[in-house]
Amino acid sequence: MSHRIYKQRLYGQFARVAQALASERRLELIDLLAQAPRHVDALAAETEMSVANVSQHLQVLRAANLVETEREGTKVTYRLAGDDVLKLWLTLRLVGTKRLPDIERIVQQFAVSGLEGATISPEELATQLAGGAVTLIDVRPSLEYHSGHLPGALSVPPDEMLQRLKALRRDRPIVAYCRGDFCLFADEAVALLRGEGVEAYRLDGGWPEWLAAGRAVEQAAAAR
Amino acid sequence: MSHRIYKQRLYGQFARVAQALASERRLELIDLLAQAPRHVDALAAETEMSVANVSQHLQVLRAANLVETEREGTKVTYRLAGDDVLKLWLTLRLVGTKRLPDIERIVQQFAVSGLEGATISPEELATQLAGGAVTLIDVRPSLEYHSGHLPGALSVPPDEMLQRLKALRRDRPIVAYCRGDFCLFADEAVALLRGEGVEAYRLDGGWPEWLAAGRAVEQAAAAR
DNA sequence: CGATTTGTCAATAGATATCTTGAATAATCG
DNA sequence: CGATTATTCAAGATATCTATTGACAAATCG
Repeated sequence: MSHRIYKQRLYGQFARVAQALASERRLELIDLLAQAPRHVDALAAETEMSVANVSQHLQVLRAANLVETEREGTKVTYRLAGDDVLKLWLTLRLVGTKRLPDIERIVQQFAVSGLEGATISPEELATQLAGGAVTLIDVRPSLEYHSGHLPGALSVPPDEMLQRLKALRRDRPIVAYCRGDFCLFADEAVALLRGEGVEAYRLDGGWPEWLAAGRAVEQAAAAR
Repeated sequence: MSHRIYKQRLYGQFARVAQALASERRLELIDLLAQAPRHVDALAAETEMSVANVSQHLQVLRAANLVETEREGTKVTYRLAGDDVLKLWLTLRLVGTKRLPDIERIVQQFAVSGLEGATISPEELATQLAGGAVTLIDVRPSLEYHSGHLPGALSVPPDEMLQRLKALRRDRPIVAYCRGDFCLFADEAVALLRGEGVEAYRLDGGWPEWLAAGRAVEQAAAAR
């Protein structure tokens, strides 16, 4: 029956995409690439994997056309192939969060405490930004900030967080954001600021969620 | 470094979801369950797999909480765990369609020809339905129709398509829908009707897409 | 050009995943 | 209660996936 063959082939193709995602390591790579394009060695350093291993995982992702490459001299930059890939990753995360109770448990275990109610929604932030009544800080490594950030955000990289936070004006609320729902950088910044009596909030979500929602950004000119 | 452990555990959990999807066979099961809940033996019959094999794949999906079960006497009904799972499957399909050229090729190869421009968008159909000016037919197996269908749709199961199409009133346009973007049933119905000079269209998408968009439906009372 | 940096490739061992087979269980029915 | 139906479980052969290692290739730089 030709219907069977048709379906088999189709599902086989869709399975290729799912298989590319079906690895802890590759999901970590995707999550990093969702923040900014990177070189292979940077990915290896961040994930504490060997360069060869990272390269192989990237080949798998590339075989499914989920990432793209570009050579610059001896270096190769990898980036997500498109918004659709980002959305797939966010959707996968959403399903995991909803379906796997272990995830909530892990988050609880590592969460920064005392931040209940200290979040602000993207909608709210967007209106606040329009009014210019808040200081917005991007608490991600500066490579990611320079690749793209929310409009008007100041860079406060995690490794210099203490000094940079001191230099901020504190006469108006500060909103921090980072890599997204499961990233702790913004929580840490908000906890530090609140500890010093500053009115501080963390953005619900982070850069990838903001980007996927199609909101305005300041972005470095991307190749392609 | 505790950040590493945190991330490792999180990505490990998300990978569980992706791994559950990473099989041609399981995707076919999910696609069937997206149409209607079913018993194990029905899934085995439709997919031409052994019951034992289907059961094992379903265990994998259940371990990731992507499907739920309910026992009714000697039979066990499997259903998708929620809308989020349906959306994940649709998003995965979207990425595949966009990223893997093979998919387009397969579709071309099996497509019913001569249907260019014979589609109608969900928005358009919704307004047409409000006006009551079209006949809407559900070209899926009757089990799926009875589990849930678009408001006002008539059932035209594929195995009785010829007779049932004859019995339709032909003084107004007929819109057919089926299992979704990659399903051919609606195309076949539209081709047959057009061949007889009837004004017929296929809905862009199908039952799962309509459902995921949150549009109105007529649905059998679901357990849970 | 030879040395260096960066990334890929190939081979391998170990771990997982898949499908088949046949047995085991759970609920029903006569 | 024994027989039947529907599903799950367990074992095993085969295939696939993963991480490591060391070799190779591509571009740059002195």
